Amino acid sequence: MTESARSARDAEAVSRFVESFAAQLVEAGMQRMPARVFAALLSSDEGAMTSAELGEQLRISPAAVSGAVRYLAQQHMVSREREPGSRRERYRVHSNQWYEAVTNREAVLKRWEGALREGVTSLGADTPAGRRMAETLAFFEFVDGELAAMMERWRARREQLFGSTGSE
Amino acid sequence: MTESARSARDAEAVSRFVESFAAQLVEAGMQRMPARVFAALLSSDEGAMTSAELGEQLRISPAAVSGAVRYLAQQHMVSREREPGSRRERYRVHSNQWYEAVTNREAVLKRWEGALREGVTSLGADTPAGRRMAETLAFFEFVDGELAAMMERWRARREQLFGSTGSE
DNA sequence: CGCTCCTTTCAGAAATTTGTGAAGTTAAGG
DNA sequence: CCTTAACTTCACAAATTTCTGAAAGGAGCG
Repeated sequence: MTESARSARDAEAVSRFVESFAAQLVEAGMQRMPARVFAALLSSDEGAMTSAELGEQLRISPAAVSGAVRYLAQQHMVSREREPGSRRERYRVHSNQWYEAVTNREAVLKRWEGALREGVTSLGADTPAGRRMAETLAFFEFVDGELAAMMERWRARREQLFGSTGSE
Repeated sequence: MTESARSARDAEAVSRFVESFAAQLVEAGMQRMPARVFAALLSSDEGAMTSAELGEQLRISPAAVSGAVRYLAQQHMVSREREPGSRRERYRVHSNQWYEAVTNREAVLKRWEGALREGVTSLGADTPAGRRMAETLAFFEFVDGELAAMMERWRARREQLFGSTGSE
């Protein structure tokens, strides 16, 4: 193994990981470009890349990067940084922040709950269908509360495992 | 309100619920037809419908019903029943079983964990990127265990709220 | 101010996904 | 066995989504 092969990141190994992890995310329902961009950021040593770097690694246009990053930022999975004294932007995964975002399906759950509540009243709370929906609703309300508690426990465990870096 | 309007299920109210709940599921990443079929089953008094009933309510072809049901069955969100002495099939939501299936992302999590594990070794456990992935991996392993415990607590709570029907 | 570098927006081409009709398959019931 | 009722598969048309190149926008720097 040559000096450069030891010190440089093996671009091909990185790319293999990026594409295979992205494929898993896609299979779980994520759009392709956001998934690839996210995987690339996750596997970068900095945890951050510029638009140009992303475009080069993934072989996609600046427009595609822009769209993917907008989506990821809306989901709070990455944040945007401005390099001081430059119009270049960097996109960053905050290593703990991102799965907090993934886990925080609060908005989704609330909408489901809303639809179910309407279903219960419009079909009648005393009908079999109404009762089934009421039970489903109770389940989601339960999950709501449990998720928050679970993330609290994770933070404690994380500190125990890796030591706290607070905001990293 | 006429007699028939009081006793018959209000087809339009049912349809409104079905389409709005399905829309939420679609927004969360589910395919359209499976989402609509699932919502229709959920809002039926029996908790079960035949292929023909589904086709009529949703205005879709038998082929579309077939595809949607196959998907839902694979996900263990519905089960198929054979009406004795008939070649007609009924598709049923087991009201507690289905969200156990939704919550059971074990297969998905395991695949994510596999990809991450490979990433850690191929990028090097001693690199910043490797450490980030190792932490993410630890998070998913943690979630794995938590979900099982959460569902256990739900079963207890469910019984407390609704009384046990065992297998319904 | 104006130049230049970077990002975003937009219209359209290309690829993918979706749902249908029609043919094919299976099994109940005479 | 043969008929017939039901579900499934398949090829294709339509609709939708995705990604790009090109043009527009905006922020730093001289």
